[in-house]
Amino acid sequence: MDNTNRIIISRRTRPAKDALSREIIVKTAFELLAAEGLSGMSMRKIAKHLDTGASSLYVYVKNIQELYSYVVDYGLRDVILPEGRPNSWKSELVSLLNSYLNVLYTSPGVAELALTTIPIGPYSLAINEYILARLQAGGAQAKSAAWGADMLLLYVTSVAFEQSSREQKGMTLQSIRDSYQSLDAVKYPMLVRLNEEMFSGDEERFQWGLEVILQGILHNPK
Amino acid sequence: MDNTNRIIISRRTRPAKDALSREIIVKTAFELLAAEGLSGMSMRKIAKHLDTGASSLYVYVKNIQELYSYVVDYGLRDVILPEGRPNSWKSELVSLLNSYLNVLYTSPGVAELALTTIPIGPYSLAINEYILARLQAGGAQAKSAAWGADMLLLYVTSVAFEQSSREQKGMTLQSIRDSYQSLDAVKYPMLVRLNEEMFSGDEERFQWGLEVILQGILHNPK
DNA sequence: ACCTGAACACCGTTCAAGT
DNA sequence: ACCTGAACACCGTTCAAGT
Repeated sequence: MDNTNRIIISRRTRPAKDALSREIIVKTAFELLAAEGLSGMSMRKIAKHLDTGASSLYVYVKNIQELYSYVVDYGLRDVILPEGRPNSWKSELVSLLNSYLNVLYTSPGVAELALTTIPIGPYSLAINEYILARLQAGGAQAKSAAWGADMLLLYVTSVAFEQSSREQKGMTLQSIRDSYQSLDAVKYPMLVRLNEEMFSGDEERFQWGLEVILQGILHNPK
Repeated sequence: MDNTNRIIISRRTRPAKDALSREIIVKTAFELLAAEGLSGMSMRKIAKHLDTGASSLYVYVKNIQELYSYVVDYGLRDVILPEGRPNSWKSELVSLLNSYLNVLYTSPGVAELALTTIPIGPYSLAINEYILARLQAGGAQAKSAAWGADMLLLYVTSVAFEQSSREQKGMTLQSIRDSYQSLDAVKYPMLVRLNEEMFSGDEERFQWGLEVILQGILHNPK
């Protein structure tokens, strides 16, 4: 179709509204994410909630990836950083990581974004900084602290993400467990025998995982 | 628009082709995934490669989520399971996990799917089974083995995923590092001081991570 | 500077019709 | 049983036009 010289007339049906802001966009996006998951947080849906069109958002945000990174950070604003006394580094670190997990659990979807987005916002940075300081207080050397902080965050985030992606797809733990239970015991003896253990724990399992990584960090100086 | 009683006439322009198969669909999907990443693997693009329409695929696959789970498993077919001698459980386990990482590195995108898909295909099961058996050979009790296998897989998968999602978004390690380097040293002293360590290693770092988890598992019996 | 509506190039999935 | 094309209900992003 050749419409090089078609005549375009005004398509406006209402006057322009008050200016938006990045803040209000991020807040709206986060609320949609928390309420409806990642698919509820599209540019078009955010815009609709703000009573505007999707194209209006591009003044405040380069693209949806950039918006994601703002939203993750906004989602981490409630993570609690304990006071920071040097002699209780471990309990404080564990308590921070529990708070982080809690925040991700209460707004699943943030976990997914946290996993796919490089954290450069202020809240993410503060959490990272805090972990590094606690590990150093616990005696970890530079490399162990740096690599260990990464491992701890990766662990917590992926635990939260696994859970959220499971419930998002409507898979119950029981249904997955059932499919493992019905496996051929000759081909997969361990999977059948350890079926119960593989799906046990939760709270307890997460604490154990933290312990595993922390012990491992301190026993493997770098 | 009310088109309850519109007349539909034939829309066919060519005769039906030979039957597809789930195998050929999964193979084609995997090739697109390996070559172009997750966004290259849409139902429509797979169909186009098979010279048909997207709707034809739904005879062999319930929805795209189900296809994902087949594709992940297909992508894991080249992971090498070492022989399995009881006295070298650790080196064999490490070697399997390296092979797993390698496979994910050579077809990024599989890592993303592996993280978001419950693994129930034969290759995934065989890998899981193998890890459980090696951990047990190394002296881990039932719960430690079950939870530890999960941790190891989660670790390797998320390491691969982080890398693939980074390069997919065109972020170089250097650019991320630069943004950390320019942080306020008063607010984030550790992040600035440990800048080098946080982005160092790779191969070495991954091996260290495996060691951390393995040590942690054996030191935290459950 | 920023809001607006249309347009472009995509998605996954369903369904009546045809073989 | 399974292929086909159209349709539905979505996407992210760009752009000319308007204020």
